[in-house]
Amino acid sequence: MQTTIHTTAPEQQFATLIAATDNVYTPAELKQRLIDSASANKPLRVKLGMDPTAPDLHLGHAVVLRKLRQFQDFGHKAVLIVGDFTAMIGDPTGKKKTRPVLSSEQVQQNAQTYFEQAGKILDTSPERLEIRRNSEWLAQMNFADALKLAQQMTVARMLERDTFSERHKAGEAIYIHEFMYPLMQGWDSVMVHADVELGGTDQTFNNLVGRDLQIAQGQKPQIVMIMPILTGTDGHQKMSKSLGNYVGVAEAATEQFGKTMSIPDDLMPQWFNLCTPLSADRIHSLIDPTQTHPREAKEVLGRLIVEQFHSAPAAQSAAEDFRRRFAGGELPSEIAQHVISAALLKDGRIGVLTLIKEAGFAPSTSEARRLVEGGGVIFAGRKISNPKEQLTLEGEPVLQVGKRRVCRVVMAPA
RNA sequence: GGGCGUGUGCCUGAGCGGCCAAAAGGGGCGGACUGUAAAUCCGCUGGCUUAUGCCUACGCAGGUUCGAAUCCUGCCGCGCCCA
Repeated sequence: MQTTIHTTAPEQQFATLIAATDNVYTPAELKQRLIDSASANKPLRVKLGMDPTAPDLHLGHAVVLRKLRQFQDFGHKAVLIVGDFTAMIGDPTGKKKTRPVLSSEQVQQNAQTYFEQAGKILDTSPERLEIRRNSEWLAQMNFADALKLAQQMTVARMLERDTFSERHKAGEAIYIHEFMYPLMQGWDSVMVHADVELGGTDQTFNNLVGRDLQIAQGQKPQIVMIMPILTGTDGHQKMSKSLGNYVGVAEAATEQFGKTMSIPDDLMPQWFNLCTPLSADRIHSLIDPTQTHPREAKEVLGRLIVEQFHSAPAAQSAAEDFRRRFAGGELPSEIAQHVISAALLKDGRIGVLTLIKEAGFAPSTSEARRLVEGGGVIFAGRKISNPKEQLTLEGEPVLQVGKRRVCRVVMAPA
């Protein structure tokens, strides 16, 4: 069904779409393209590439996906590119290690996970979402085709790119095939006839190459919209899975809320801007400490985030749970159970260290020992400070390790 | 292809042939204080059911030594210079 209705005026679309972007090449083109789209009643094709090596999405990915969703809501079409072919090379951006080649099944599986999670944000109806794999066209190309593509680019131009120039200056190795990456990604834009491409700041160069290639092919150059990089929960580095400073879109509500509450206050303006739909005015009053206590503001932030991936009631109860737990010092309302096999007991008792390790709260006995010695372990309401202590498991006692790790210990009948 | 240099724990970065599980900083974890914020302070930061014990670790493989992260040889990776 091709009934795409632009009920929103192009000017209004433009105002919404341009908000919270880092850069747009160029705003004037975007505006014109929106006008043209409306008058021709032809939705724009908005491209976003996905890397099938990292399927777990977090708030950082959500920033770009939310922008894509805005386009969809105005009637435009999202075109997701699964970079199954490019994944074999790996984006040179900041990566040191070469990536392992993924099997086709692996790509399929990762893409599946990605779509499940992205579906929390995107409109997944077929008329609003198109999914393509870039092996579809890239795998067909022969060496001559590749050379032809390479002729579109100069070394000087390539070295303009930050990551390349930095590495070049620093005397690090740059492999020739890495130069092909932006070209391949740009070629994707040609093949799907993208009107707009979205990306994070690290994608600026790649996406701009797409423009050049499209021009060379006689297409209208895509508008490149660059979204800011979201800072992670540590408040310093960009959010990423490998740095462990992320809030995952598939995580439990209480986790998402708790992690949000732990971010530095300074980070709130950015998160409000990039992760919530609030207006600039509203945000302003929330982050002004004379108007709103920072903790209150952060709670609003946390709830707005949780709502997007779960529900308003879930957000509500996550917030309440959090208050009870950390302001009130109570145990969480729901405690995961951990079943201990009776075989681990000796004379009806089990060593603290073993228990901590069994519960998955420490990767090794030594680590468990450190936690006990550091005073971070509470069992059945009593602090355990002797690593040799033997515990009995009567009445399903609660084990707490640090502030966040809690479980109820249940004994399985032998 | 040749010459020189370099390779240490999560990261940066010290390291005299024994006192090195390896300085220091960062990060991380735990504790105090709090708002699971910031700042500050304290402790921990390879593994092993704590053991003046054992095992694994200083790119890889050998060698010299009573003893090597430290010396030698070869290999591998990276860099620079020359061709």
